[in-house]
Amino acid sequence: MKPPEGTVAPKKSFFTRDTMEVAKDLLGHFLYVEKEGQRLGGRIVETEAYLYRNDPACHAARGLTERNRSMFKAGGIAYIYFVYGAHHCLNFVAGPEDEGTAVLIRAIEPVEGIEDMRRRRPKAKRHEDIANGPGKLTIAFGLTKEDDGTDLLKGHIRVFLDREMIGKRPKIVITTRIGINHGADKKLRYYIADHPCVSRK
DNA sequence: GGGAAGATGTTCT
DNA sequence: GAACATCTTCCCT
Repeated sequence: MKPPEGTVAPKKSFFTRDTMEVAKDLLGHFLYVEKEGQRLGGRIVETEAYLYRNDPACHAARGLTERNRSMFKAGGIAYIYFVYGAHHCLNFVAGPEDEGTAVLIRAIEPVEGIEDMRRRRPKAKRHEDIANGPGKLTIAFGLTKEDDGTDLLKGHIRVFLDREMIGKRPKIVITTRIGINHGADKKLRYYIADHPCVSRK
């Protein structure tokens, strides 16, 4: 996939850094998915960090299992899992190999292939409701656990950096994570201040 | 506009 | 058998 105009592809070293830094640095940049010749794209506006140490909410906290296998690979691949019998969630694995740490992508502002996303998300009345939640965005982008383990530098799921945003982060709000019971006091959720596509204030 | 609860199936104890 | 990184609907204010 060629980077869209005005963007550049990050190197692998972008993902193998500290998870919290990756989670913050992703804000304002783009997620692209190419399937069946269709290209879908959106700006990442909300993320959460799941750490490899002292974080009971992280799927990797209890060791390697069949489901979380991808998390233990080196940063730069997708970890996609199924929850609540109904939804998939997209993560980017971060850090070096065997740490089991990742960034959950919680919300996106659609920018390309919007009609295609709307077809999959008929319930979304407003533009900002198309992908303003982790389950919603995987529906909009057509991602399932079949896509788990995809290489973010070579595969059909990509990250592209907005040239104008490199080195200057947007204004970021930091809060506790959403929808978890263990480790709920940790402030590891990040979103772009005042952005309409954020899942919750 | 917001809280409560049901749906759903996979994973792990 | 319980828990679960959620979404939607329904009912209340």
